[in-house]
Amino acid sequence: MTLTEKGITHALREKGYKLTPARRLLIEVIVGSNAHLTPAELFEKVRNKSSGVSLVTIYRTLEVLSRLGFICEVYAGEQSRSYLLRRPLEHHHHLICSECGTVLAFTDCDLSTLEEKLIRKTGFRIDRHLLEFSGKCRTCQKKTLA
Amino acid sequence: MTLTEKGITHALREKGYKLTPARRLLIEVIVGSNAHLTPAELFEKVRNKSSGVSLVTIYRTLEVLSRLGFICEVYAGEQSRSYLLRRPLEHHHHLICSECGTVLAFTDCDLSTLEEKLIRKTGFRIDRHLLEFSGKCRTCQKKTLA
DNA sequence: TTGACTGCAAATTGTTTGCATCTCT
DNA sequence: AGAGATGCAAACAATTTGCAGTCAA
Repeated sequence: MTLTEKGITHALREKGYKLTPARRLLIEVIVGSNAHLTPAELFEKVRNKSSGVSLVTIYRTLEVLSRLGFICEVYAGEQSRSYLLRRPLEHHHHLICSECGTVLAFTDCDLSTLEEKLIRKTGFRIDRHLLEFSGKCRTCQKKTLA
Repeated sequence: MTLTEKGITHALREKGYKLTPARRLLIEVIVGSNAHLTPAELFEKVRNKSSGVSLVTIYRTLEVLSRLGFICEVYAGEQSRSYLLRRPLEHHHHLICSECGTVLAFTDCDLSTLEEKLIRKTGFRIDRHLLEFSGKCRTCQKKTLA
């Protein structure tokens, strides 16, 4: 299954969800952006395409997309959650530009050595980890200089 | 400066903040807990000691303590922020028990290799990273078995 | 046709602010 | 005395829910 508009809409239908205009639009926006966006921002962008969608539906659709694993949450210490297309689908982490919000994903987060050391030292059973880097992307670095 | 009750209250005064009963109580609670607690939970615990403190004051005091670097925020993908004594004061990361909320800190998060690789690959300038592990502490693992 | 989806309005929850009063220093 | 701290009530902001009408399958 690919994370294109078609791929997601198809998978949605397969799982028994209905494909409504509102959902189409939201998926279109999410697939078309490489930054993480808050529900309010997504709402705004969907509105620009068609005015007949409510913020409530954005929330409800995000819940569905999130449950199905198509999108993931970005933490970044913000006041509101923000979401992003889950690309790639596997376990991965984010590198976030604090200026434009662009997110790059990376998969090779070799934490196993550290993890083993922690387990040995603390007796914890480790289930998950959260790793994010933030800084400035190439483009935004140039902008600041100009 | 140590992160004991005395150390913090002393430092507070040095910085020109007043030492009020409400602040004393909150500091007492934070120093006395090794779990991360939300403002509401802290309020609750402070209330148990003395009923004359409002939630607003908890928020305002947390802001001060946070600004001075005595406490740090835990993410853990929750709905509300939660706070914890900053122990140690240096750059560190958290290992969080998802059951009882206990937090252990560790400092040796050697991410430099990974960081360099990412910089090289993406051209990002990396400013910060967020790293948290979560799982079950030794005590809670035992409890589940029992 | 029908259950899932939607919009609206209203309820909740978490956090912040204005203001009069009080209290550390 | 006076700046800073507090409580209360009210404002805000983000998210969720109840409900009746609508629409994709």
